[in-house]
Amino acid sequence: MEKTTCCEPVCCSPLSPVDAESLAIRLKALADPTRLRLFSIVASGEEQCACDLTDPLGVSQPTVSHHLKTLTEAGLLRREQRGKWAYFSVNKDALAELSAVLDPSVLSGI
Amino acid sequence: MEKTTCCEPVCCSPLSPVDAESLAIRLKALADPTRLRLFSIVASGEEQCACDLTDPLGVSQPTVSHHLKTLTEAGLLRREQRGKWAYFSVNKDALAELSAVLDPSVLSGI
DNA sequence: CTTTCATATCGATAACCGTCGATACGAAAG
DNA sequence: CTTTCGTATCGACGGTTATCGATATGAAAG
Repeated sequence: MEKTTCCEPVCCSPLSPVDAESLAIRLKALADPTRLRLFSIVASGEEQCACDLTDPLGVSQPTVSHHLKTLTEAGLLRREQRGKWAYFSVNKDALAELSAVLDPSVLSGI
Repeated sequence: MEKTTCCEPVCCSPLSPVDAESLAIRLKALADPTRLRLFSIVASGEEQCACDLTDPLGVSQPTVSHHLKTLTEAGLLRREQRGKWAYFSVNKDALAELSAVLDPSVLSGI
């Protein structure tokens, strides 16, 4: 049976080195100002073409492509190719999982 | 009136460069395997003495001290000195804020 | 005062990362 | 086939960072 989350909430018990490594990869993917803006732009719409993401960010096309790859490999974005265009959308499950892992409401006294 | 969160959820609207920068600082503080394990150890107890954190992590004392400083400066940990010992505890509000910013449940269709 | 011990800081090193221009790839259009 | 255009990859450069040993700081103990 599949696990529905990557690991226990960070508040419950010490993370194993393996869980910490995989969680860090996903957090690292978001822990950059340019990638955060890129991600939030994609998340704000239904689906975004890569061609529309260079201008609002003010970085070069290779840089956008690089960041999109990082976010996609971390599982936070989904990529779909249509013709010569690449469309990206948010993987809500992965984001919800990340949010849940950080949720401190499981701690006593909150 | 004070804002209760640093910024809008990443799913709602494009982050401003300033908001992205400040959010990235806090995410970056957690986006390291060693710091994640360190943080989860502190979060698992009521309060942790720095002297008890070196052994379970398997890194040197200066490295632990460095990571504790990073997490504290990001607002995720609180530090209290008692005698020659330093005690650390989780700032639940900061963690809850981080969790809320990533929460995708505001998106339609979830 | 001197010693001991917990913690922080310093300086160095190696690895990692964000960014770019140049270029390759691949699909549609002419 | 050739051109055009969107995207990905490459190679390089500069800045950041995780880690360590050595050392400084500062507080309690002797």
